[in-house]
Amino acid sequence: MKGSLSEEALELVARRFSVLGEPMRLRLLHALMEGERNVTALVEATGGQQANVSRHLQTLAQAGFVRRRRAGLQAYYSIADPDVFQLCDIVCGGIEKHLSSQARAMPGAAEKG
Amino acid sequence: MKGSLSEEALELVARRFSVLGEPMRLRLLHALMEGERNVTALVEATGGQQANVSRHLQTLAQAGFVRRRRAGLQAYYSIADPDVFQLCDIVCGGIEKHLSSQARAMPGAAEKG
DNA sequence: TTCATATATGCGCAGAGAAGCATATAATAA
DNA sequence: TTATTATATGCTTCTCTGCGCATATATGAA
Repeated sequence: MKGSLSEEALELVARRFSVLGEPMRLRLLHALMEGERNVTALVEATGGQQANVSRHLQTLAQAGFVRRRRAGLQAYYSIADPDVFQLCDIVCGGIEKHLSSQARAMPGAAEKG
Repeated sequence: MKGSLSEEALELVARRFSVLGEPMRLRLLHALMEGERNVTALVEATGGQQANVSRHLQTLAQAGFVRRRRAGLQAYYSIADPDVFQLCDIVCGGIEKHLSSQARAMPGAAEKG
């Protein structure tokens, strides 16, 4: 973590963060917290379109966050890297801190759009 | 962490991740690991353009990752949320795991573009 | 083989955001 | 006041990526 950070490593890290930077993908990971699910189940759980869900799942799989298992007609996805939960916990905690400090900075503006 | 995740919360989390999903911003955070720096120093440390660096710093500040302090003509930035180090550590660890599993999956293809 | 179902992918459009350039603002000095 | 330095911001261009639609692929049944 210290010293020089190669450009390549930097882009890998950035890529990994930006994969997590999409609401639909977070929704998919959230749905997968309860366990392995096939695409149809994830479509229902997230309310997304099948094509979209499929593509996001591939993005997550390429980043190594989820894994894929074929079983007959279905493709079952599951969390491959439990670190995502830890990452989300940290970010959620940070949001709470951030929001509360913003609320302190501008009291009464909590219901702003 | 379980149950319903509001759309709003989801977008906040996603936004936070995607702020970290830019190489230049990671470079800035890395430069700030050693301590508070002004914009000029960060421009030199990252090799970016002044306007660009300034904008990225604002993005980081809006997300609450860094804080800004005016001192005369200079603006000094510093890490406001130490969690970013933890986040980067986790992601870096995940990359190592991911890369080594990829290396196992396709041996001899490490030098691919 | 043909048909049905589950999943993946090609394509086009539209929005987001990053970089570069010029310029505006902020703060200090003379 | 003007000049100078440090930082921020318009504005344009360009690339990336998400979505929607249609279609292709894969697996299994008949």
